[in-house]
Amino acid sequence: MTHDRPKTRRPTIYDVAKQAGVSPSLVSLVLQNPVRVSEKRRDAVQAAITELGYRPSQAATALASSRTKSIGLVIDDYRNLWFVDLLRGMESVLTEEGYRVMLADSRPGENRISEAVDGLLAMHVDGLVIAAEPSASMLTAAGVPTVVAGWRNGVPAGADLITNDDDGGGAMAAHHLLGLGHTRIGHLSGFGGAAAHRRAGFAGRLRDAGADMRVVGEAGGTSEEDGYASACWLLDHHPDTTAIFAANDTMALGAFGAIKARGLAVPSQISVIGYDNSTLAKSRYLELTSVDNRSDLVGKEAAKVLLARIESGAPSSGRTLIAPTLVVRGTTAPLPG
Amino acid sequence: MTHDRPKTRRPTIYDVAKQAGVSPSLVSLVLQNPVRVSEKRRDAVQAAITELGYRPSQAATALASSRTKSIGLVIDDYRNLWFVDLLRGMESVLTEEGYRVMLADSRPGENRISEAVDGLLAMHVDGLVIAAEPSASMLTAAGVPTVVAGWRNGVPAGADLITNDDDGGGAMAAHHLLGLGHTRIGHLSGFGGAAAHRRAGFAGRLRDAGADMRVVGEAGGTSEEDGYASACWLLDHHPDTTAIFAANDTMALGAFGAIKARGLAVPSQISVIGYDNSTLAKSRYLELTSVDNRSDLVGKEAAKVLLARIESGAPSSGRTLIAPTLVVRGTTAPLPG
DNA sequence: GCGGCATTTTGTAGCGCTACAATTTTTACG
DNA sequence: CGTAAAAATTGTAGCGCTACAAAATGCCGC
Repeated sequence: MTHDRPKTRRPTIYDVAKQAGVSPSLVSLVLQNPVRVSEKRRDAVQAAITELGYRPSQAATALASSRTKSIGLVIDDYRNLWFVDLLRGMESVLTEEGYRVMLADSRPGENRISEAVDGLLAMHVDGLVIAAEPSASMLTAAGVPTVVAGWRNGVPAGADLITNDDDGGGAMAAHHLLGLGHTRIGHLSGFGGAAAHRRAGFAGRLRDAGADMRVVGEAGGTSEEDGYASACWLLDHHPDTTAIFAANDTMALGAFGAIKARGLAVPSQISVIGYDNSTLAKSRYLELTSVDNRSDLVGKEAAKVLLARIESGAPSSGRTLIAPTLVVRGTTAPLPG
Repeated sequence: MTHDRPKTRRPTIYDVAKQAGVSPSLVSLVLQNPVRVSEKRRDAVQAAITELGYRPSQAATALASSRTKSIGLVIDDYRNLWFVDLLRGMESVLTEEGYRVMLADSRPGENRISEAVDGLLAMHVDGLVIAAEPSASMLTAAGVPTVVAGWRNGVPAGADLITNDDDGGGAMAAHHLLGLGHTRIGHLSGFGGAAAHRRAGFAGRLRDAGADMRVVGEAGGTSEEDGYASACWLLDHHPDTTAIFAANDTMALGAFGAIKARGLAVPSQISVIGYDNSTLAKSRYLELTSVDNRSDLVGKEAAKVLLARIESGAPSSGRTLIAPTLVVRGTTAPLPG
């Protein structure tokens, strides 16, 4: 109306200022800290913003303030659904403070973690949560506060560690099965830090109780297929097994396949317990007893630590373990006979 | 070495230029179009970049060039794994052209799509793929080229539509079951565009064949729980049903729960077919026959269309349907008796 | 060796925003 | 009503990069 600004250009802070009859600085101030502006001007600016459909340019803000109010989250694979709880936990803390989360996956198997981190750093994220196995090349945390979530190996120097207590979860599973009277117990494990801790916690408790434990697939993958293969081996070589602890729910699903193929009944003949308390475990069809690693709490804690380090330069807090909980459903039962 | 630059600051293009003995403009040129720079300078610049650990500032680049070489992808819920294939399909096309994908979910149930879009637009994405039910408020595509993927209702004006041929997929499922001799067939449906098209395609084919179709849950959700409830109703009110088509694999899992509870056997007494060909369908335990909607192809196509519109200002291409395929596994069998 | 042309390199002027000091307005109170 | 202090507002100078015109250099044949 005032003049012929090309229609395609998005409105800038100057357009808003002109419209509201104030200086650009004032508009900026309204955007950042409305309380410090008199009500009269604040309303005028807000009105101009809505009328023009103004949207601040993230790029310009980032450049000028060297803060983006965003946290980068690196996950290993979108298909590993545990990150969803982690993300929700983070967001529950971050949105209140006006932060947003930027997600990047590290292309499973391609070791592209550093690439994902690079991308996020290029976007000027204020902090980083790494929820994937840190690569050897990341010896030192990049220039921003960093938290490693859910993994314990290769934590870069200067990074905090907040992770599920996988030892404790393994011990819980063992405790549960022992309490039901099982003594010949199989464990479907896999390669990687989390699996190793679950295995260790599980084994420790069984050893203390003098139970007979058979571990399979310590060096293998953790997919449904791997669970199936490991369970087949287990059931064929130790047919007297009465309970199976799978390192995750997906592997437990694989175990069900092997059990079904052998005509065994769950839980009357064999008990199964998984890990992750995924939607799979919650389904009516499986009703899988599972350990819930409370990734939501890991996310919350990670966000809190990060915010503290970003906003007040708090020092690294070291390592924090989040206690898991056991969710008992229909796939575990007292020892038959 | 040359002077006392604070250690905390990340190196800029000026630092690189000084180090390499060239002008900042030349460094910028190397970054964008190395071919136009003489080999001598190019090598010098590259050396300086690696030595200083220089990483371009996305914010500054975006601001100065008003391009970010990034595409925003809005999904409805990270737990709906179909987006993973979509994403991979997009990336397979985009990475070659140097584009990256930024993901945002629209907080299921909260109708926060516009919020997600706002966030991405603030980041100056060059294009947008919306893989969620567009809200009514998004009548017109935002300032950037937009593609709606996988939904057919409420496509904003000016946006392209690239979607799975859900009608065709439904018809495929019907064709498969009819071919096996089934005539009393249940369908677990749900609210939403995709489910409606699967239902329509399925119903059309059954009607043509004169088969008896029972639809449940047209207005309900599409979770495992919903599938369970709908299947329960179906089996209790139409006990003569010999085949079930679920609108997605998760609902099929729910159906398994209901079938199991009633002591029926799959596939000898009742056939089940799902949709999505998810990891669930592929598992050994379920071996679920399922329609694969080829979301990877949708992603590829969406990326191509977007690139064409971004790079050469090509006009909107309208709508494109991607043909699904049927994957037959162990849960469908000829009509018993 | 030199004009004429193509190729390579560089200076200048922003992109849209914020930080911060400087300025103006308001408020408090003798 | 005056004046100091507090509160509100504004101007200036970048943030790190790119676009583009202008300048410098290289190359060619004669």
